[in-house]
Amino acid sequence: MIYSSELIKGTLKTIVMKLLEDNKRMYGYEITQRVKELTFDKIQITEGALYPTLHALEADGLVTTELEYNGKRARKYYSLSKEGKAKTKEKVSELADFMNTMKFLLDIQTLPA
Amino acid sequence: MIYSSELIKGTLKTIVMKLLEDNKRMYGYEITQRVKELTFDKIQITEGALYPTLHALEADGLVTTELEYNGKRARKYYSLSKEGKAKTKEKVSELADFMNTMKFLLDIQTLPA
DNA sequence: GCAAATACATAATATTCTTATGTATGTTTG
DNA sequence: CAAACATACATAAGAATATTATGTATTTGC
Repeated sequence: MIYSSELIKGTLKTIVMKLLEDNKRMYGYEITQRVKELTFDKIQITEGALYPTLHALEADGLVTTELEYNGKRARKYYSLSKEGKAKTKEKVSELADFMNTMKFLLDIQTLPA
Repeated sequence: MIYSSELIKGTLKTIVMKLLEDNKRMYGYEITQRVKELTFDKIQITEGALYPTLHALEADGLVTTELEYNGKRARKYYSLSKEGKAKTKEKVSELADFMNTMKFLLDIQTLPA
């Protein structure tokens, strides 16, 4: 089962930022694979969604980038800026709050923490 | 605090359907007020978002409508069709699953059920 | 050596929301 | 009693963000 794409909308940026918070630095393709792995294939981030998102984070000064070569193969590593770290905490906290509200609204049982 | 609008994206349809499941029939304006009330003003559905959503549900055969007059004031009541009821269960269940995945992915603590 | 995986990127399109606008009725309050 | 506010519907222009398709190039596995 893969979640219908509309559910991902609005959470992609937060997912990416949280991964960067946990892993210090990651490159794009790595992010898609990590999310796939961590969600048992239920969330599959497409490249057409990810790269524009990463570029937007960079344009907003929330991440910095370093281009590195592994042989001839280029990898663009992303790291949270100071501002990005603060923003990540905000975003994750807002999402947690939102999820509690949705639980209440939809009378949903989630797994215990 | 009002949630940044991007969070609502993708969940609006499910929220509306769940409310209709719980309340048998509701009209548009009532839905906006009920959501506002149930979420302590944190989620405010705009009319520009709600009405197109309701029309889409109707076009998909998931709801039926009845136009009623309260004096000269028209109200359009929405009810889930049989197909809509089944779809609502699917949607709510998928969202619950998604929220568990997000909890895990973001290492979020939600309130106990 | 060919297919699949890795790794980046962008463009056209679709979806779905915000913001703005429009119409009209009913209620409250100074 | 007029004005402001609330109720109630609706649509259109624009913004944001995803999908799908496409492109380029390198590396790995069989």
